[in-house]
Amino acid sequence: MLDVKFIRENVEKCKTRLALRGKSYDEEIDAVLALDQQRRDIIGKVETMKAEQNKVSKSIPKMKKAGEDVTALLAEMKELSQGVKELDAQRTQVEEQLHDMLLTIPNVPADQVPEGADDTCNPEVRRWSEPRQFDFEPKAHWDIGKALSILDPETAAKVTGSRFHFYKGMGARLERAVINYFLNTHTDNGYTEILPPFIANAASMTGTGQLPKFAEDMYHLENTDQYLIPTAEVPVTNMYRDDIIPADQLPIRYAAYSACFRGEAGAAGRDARGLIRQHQFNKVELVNFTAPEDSWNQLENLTREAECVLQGLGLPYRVVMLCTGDVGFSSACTYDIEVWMPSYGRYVEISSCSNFLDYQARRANIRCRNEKGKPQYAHTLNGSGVAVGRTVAAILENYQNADGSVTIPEALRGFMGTDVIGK
RNA sequence: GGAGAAAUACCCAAGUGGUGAAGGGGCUCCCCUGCUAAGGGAGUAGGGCGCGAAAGUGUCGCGAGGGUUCAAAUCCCUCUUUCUCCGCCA
Repeated sequence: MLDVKFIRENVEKCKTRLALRGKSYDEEIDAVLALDQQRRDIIGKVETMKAEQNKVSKSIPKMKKAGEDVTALLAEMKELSQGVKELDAQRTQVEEQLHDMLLTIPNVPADQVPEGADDTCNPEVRRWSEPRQFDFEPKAHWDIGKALSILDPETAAKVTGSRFHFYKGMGARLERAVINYFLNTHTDNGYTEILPPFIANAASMTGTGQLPKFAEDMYHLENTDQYLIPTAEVPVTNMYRDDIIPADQLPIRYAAYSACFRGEAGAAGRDARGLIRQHQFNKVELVNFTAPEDSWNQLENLTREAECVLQGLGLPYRVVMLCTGDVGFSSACTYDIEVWMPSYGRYVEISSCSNFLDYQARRANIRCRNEKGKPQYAHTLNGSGVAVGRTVAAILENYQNADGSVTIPEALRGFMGTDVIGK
């Protein structure tokens, strides 16, 4: 969430930049300012009363010992105590309202984020390699998967429901090979591997921004305050919730494999076939914790490191910067990496690399220390490194052969034990 | 899942309603001792929030959240985590 002090000191900037997300937040900002003023007024009053209370409380045992009559004083104190209680209750209420209001306000897009209404306005930053020219009619990965008997959505529909897959034989192995290749590459680049829980509680979901606004996208476990994670970002970022990270540990760079679970509410009909949009998918996520002054630099590193695994697999991609209308709720700035998908005839998102600045850190209370040893909010970043199912789809499509077989990218052959998937 | 016990600072730990939350270890600094060991002395509760230009000052912090009381580490309730035992399980 945003810092109330920052909002107070940058009212106009907050309003104008937030409005570029496609919806005005003027009302929310004004409500925050009013609640903040109320809160500070109450605190001023109640703390003066508490100081009086403390002073008198200390003198009561002395007076008793001296044999003085304290009944009148006690009655007076009872009244004071009542007043304190009322103001404390008011304060709690105002602070809750303020907090809830702040949680509904998204991050302010960073200055370099271009204005734009939606994803058609995202400027391309760079491109790597060229889409392959096929001398035959290329098939979509769902057709390849079916022909090779390595992907089976029909059985998954019976066993579970729509938007699930069984992977079989070399298909399952390919998914596993990609996970291993990603993790090995990132750990070689200095990341620490994490295997997190795939379930997280409501406090964690709130810390990273999934709650309260996006509850309908998640799988809630009945009769608990726990949810299936939509990304490893949630458990990994929350590892440091309510912590102060020692300065010499920064930057912390974690690479975490997890299954991800998403309700995909509102996605009916989109990407209905294949591996692109599933309720459960695998992803390797990169999560960075940095000192505030280092986060922009780390965003560039993080993006390059995510790109690096696509280069290793020889998959053509491009990088775009999300415009103000498309950048995610908690993010100040996001690069999307899009891989070439022949069946779509265009680039398809396979990774999203974001700098949240202190937005998540404030929500989750993640701090570090500055040079003077004073605690301050850390900056958090994360990026897919990268989505595994979409990578498998891209490999099947980009590496398919005229005879229906699929060549295995060189980087995966050690994991696959073969250089081709055929019939 | 059931029963019991516990949670106080970097660590150990005292504290069953009342003026600044004991004590010890460790750590830092100083003294003494040609080095070392031993000894002596001093310091060692962080963090949030409010007011203030600042110095400062107030307030809240004894696992978390409520409650009782003029006053709570202490009494009551709920929750979390850890340990022991039992059950179940990979």
